[in-house]
Amino acid sequence: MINIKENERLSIMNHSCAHLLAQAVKHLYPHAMFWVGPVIEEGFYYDIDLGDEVIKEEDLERLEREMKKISKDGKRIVRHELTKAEALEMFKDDPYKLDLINRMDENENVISVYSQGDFTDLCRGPHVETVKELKYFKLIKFSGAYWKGDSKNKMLQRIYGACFENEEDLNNYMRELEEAKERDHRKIGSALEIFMSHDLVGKGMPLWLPNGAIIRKQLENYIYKKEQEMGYQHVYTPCVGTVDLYKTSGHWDHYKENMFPSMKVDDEEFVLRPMNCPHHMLIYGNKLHSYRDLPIRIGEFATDFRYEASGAVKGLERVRCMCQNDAHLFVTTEQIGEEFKKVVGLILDVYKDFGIKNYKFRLSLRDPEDKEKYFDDDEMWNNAENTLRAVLNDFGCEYYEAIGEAAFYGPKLDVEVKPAVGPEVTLSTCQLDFLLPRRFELSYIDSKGEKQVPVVLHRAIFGTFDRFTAFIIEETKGAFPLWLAPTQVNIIPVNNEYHLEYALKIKEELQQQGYRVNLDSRDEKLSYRMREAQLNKIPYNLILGDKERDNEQISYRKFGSDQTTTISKEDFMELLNKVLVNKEN
RNA sequence: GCCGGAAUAGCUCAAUUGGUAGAGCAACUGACUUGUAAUCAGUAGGUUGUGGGUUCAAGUCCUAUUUCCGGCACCA
Repeated sequence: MINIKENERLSIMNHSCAHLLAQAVKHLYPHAMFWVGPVIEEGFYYDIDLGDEVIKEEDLERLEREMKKISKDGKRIVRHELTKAEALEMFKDDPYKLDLINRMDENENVISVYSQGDFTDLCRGPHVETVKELKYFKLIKFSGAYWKGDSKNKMLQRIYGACFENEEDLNNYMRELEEAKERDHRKIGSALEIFMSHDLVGKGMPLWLPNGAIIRKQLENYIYKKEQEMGYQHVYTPCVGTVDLYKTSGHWDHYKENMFPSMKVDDEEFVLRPMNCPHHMLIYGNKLHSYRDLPIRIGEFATDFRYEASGAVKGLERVRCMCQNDAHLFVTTEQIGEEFKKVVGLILDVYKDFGIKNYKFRLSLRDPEDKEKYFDDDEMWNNAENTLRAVLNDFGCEYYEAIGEAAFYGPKLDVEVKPAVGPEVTLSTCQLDFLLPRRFELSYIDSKGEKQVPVVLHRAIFGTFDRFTAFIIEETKGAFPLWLAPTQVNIIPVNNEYHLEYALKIKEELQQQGYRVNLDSRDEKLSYRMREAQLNKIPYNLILGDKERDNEQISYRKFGSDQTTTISKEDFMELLNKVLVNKEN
């Protein structure tokens, strides 16, 4: 999908289109006041204060018609430059523009406004020459949006749109939006019976159906093996803990709003755990450790509960009950770099196996000015942040730094991906933690026989199995590679009377090899059964008739191909095994 | 949580200004015995998300609530 913001010409057009929208809004809502109208990857938006009025679906069409009218009229877009004082005077009745002007850098001695016909807006520009150039645009959606992105502020009306150079580009863009909806894991997840939800269970609590459970089990087996090879020790711990446990960890103070309310049982108070760190800290503290033991890596596929905001919940991507691919790595300060490197290496390795290419590394650092949010130890922060940078540079990973996005206990690396619909989400994460080991009074004995506090790396490669599955569904559009596919092989005997016996034999042999096989011996036409298998995106379909039975052969059709290949049974088994171990489709 | 929208058969959707809830697919039964994306016929399937209200009459109007959808805010 095209990134409008990164295209200079389209950026200018889309920003000008935002002004065109604002002008149309002003015509239809004379009392409207405007905040900002930036260009984004998907086009543009404008945040507007309409007083008590709200935008409705039909208003988009009215606005679009008005925009077309203004465009046709073809006024020039003219730039004027003002001093700050002049600008303050010009917009003296507009609190939003005054806010913008007052926040402008004192050194910025020229303030520009752009006029087109009866409409003038504060703006840096640049813009297109005349509104006539804006012909191929579409208003796409609308919503409320907090002023300055702060939920304590008033909610403004936001209108999204996109503008292109010609009709074809616009149509392509609209088609891509439709196609993205088809890729949505919620749609595919339901169609392929991967997961469901039910009002009686509750929101954000998906139920994994048999097909989904197979995929998840494959993911578990896969990452378990990787982690074991890297020296992880896996544990099982309860989904509940006492409130005191979370008071000890500090989560009760910092994370309570995101937890389900506590429950009293006898004289104790319990919570559903939102994360597993406290439990793993206790496991580490269960015995005395030597520096020779470190790093100690404790892993768990752990179910957690978070009271996510009701508006945030989404399919398998954002849930209230999730299973983390979690691990806590206990290291010495000197080992941070080495261990972090292993985590990044694992992430890269896993993404390669899944063919994931579109992702971004985000290095979240502290804001050194913010002494309140971040615990105060400049040296530790600086060392840690430089270590993380160095590792990423060693790998040659591209990454961007997000100042002030670190957790209060340490810097972190996140891997972000873009779902079919909606904003980017974090998949993998690796977070440094200097604080938690202290709170649990954890230690190891160093070479001089003295007690030292270990550093903890929290890391989750898949993030959660839930979100990772959602992402894989969208990446593959439900056509999973063989090793993940819920049903790997579908067998269609041409005729039940003559070919069922052979089909059963093949089914049994495949099952003995460990394959997940479906035999479709329904009394339906072959084409009917083939159609259904294609809709279910089953990787391999076997057609077994006279020819195959008489020669101990297999005719197979691979998903995504309309070719049928006939080979010996043994060759097919070999082929299948090769595809499986190479994690191919 | 906030702003908007939606909820009708397992699924996708119909139902004039309030006036007897329908269709296709799926399911089931039977016939057909099938060579690569839909064989034919029949049967069954619903207190229109839930609770109140208005009305002679509510899928349709009002109200509360739940869930879902698009964003915002928050986040794995």
